[in-house]
Amino acid sequence: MAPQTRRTAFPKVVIERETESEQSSSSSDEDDNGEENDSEEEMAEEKVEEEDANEKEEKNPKGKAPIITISLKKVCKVCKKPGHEAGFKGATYIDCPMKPCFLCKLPGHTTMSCPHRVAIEHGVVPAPRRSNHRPLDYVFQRQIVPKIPPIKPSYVIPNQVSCAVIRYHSRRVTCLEFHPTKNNILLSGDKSTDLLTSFLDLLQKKGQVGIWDFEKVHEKMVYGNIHTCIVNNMRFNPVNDGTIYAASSDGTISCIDLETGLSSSLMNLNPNGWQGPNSWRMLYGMDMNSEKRVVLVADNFGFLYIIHSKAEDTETAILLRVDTRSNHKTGDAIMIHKKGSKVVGLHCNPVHPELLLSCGNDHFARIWDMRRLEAGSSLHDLPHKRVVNSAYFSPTTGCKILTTAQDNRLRVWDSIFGDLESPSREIVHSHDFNRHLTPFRAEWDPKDPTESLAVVGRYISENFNGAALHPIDFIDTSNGQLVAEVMDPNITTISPVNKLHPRDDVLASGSSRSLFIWRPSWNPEVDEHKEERRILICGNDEKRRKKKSGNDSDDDNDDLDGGFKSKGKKTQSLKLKVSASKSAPPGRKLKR
DNA sequence: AACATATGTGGCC
DNA sequence: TGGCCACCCTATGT
Repeated sequence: MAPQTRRTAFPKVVIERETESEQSSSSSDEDDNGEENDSEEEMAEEKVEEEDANEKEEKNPKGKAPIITISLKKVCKVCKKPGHEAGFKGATYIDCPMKPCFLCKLPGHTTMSCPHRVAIEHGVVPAPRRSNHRPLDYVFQRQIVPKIPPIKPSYVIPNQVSCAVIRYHSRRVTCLEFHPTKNNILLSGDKSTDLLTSFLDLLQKKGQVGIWDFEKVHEKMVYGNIHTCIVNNMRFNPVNDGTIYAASSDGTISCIDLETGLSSSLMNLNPNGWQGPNSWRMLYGMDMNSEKRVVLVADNFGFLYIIHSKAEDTETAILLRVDTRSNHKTGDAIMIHKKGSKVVGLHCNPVHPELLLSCGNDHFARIWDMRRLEAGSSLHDLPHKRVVNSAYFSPTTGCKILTTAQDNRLRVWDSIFGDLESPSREIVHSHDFNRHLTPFRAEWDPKDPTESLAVVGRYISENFNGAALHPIDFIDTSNGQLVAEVMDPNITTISPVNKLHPRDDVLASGSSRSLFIWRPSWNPEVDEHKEERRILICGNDEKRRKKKSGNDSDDDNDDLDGGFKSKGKKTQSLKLKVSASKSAPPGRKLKR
């Protein structure tokens, strides 16, 4: 296209096109030089980019027409270079070819052509075959391996949204926890704000705790005044399941009565309030060790705190209460990760109460002996290439370890009594860090007797019948196979937080502000009680919906349920995708 | 529909 | 150590 000219009263407009050679008119774009623009020309659409008109106008002497250059060159929004574009083409995301693969982080290819791309058996780096004959390996092979069922049962995948609370939390969900005895109760924590830039923030922003009976969708409660900051972790009190402990970035552990919402502070690491970001302590990883009657919690400076129970506490009272005299003392803290680095996860071994697993931003997961907890005394250090988001012992035997790291790899160690030099497997999986998302954490299925199945949300989307959906992946950690990827066309958001029910075939997932409960689609219980499947929209949207349609029935459930299903047939046809070979057909339910 | 914006943090120098 | 900055698949509100 030739440059278009107007009368002198108007700026001169120059339109730059991809096909044109270097333009003389553009004086300011250093970044727009035509080095690479001859590489790919097949793109159909072109981006329009406007130059800074004001600048041009100022430069031009009065009377002469200013020049506005409109560049129609394709510019990649990722690398800012012309010649190609990254971004969504329909529901498929096109990687920037100048960057390493978004999935496996290796250069030379893009996500679309990545050999690890959620293909069966891809992504797995098997452990090198070892020929050591250490006694523990021998014991492991003789005593533990024979107890593992040789034939893997079919997994039951909760793959259909059974009910949901939409816009339940005011900000993104950070953690989920099922009630230890009441099957229908789900707890959720959220963030209101992470960064404290002033004390005012501290006063205004709240971390919330939600309690939801997902069999009775309306029975829900959000307590908003417990924490002044993001709730990072929650655990039920092992001797009184009417109370929970929550660790927060406000530096406190609260003990919350679920009935009343009243809370008391177990520990406060910021007793003097906001003194600036360098001294503000935040609590992330937390776990209970009921055998030793302690709460373990770790902060953003690499330190572990152990809160002992008082001997005189009875079982009916709050079991674990910090001694106020020892409270606030950093002398009680044990440095378990690199000084100044965040400890993001703690997990007590379910079988061996003396074993503790920690993970943090120093790229390590570490195994500790509770009887000898001091800086540098870890039993094992498990190195990772990047930050470790989570590390969990396997739920039944406590023998395996599963970690999620920010290098887009899940790592599995098959036996903590075996060789821990290198992970038994590395599974490439998309769960990148993003500042707007709660970090992804792969979690074991507590019901899998083989301790193989894990659930983890996926970052990169899948083009599923034209919709870009972010599935929740079920991965067989024994071989890296993708057992199932579940998604719903109505859920277009990423679900970084997922929890499998300890007893039922139920998956809870948290995506931004909403919670979803998934059940197996073929489960007769669900199918027989279809009327119980409910989607509840909370907050503003509920009001907005009511405003919109004046003839709404009083029954919120019907209305909202209908609203969710309004995409009708699409929902049916898109319902979800489960790898056919592995999904459990009716009647082949795994016996547990 | 097109935007503005919130505001974390790992990595690197 | 501190400071700077990129950050690619956000989500929401206006």
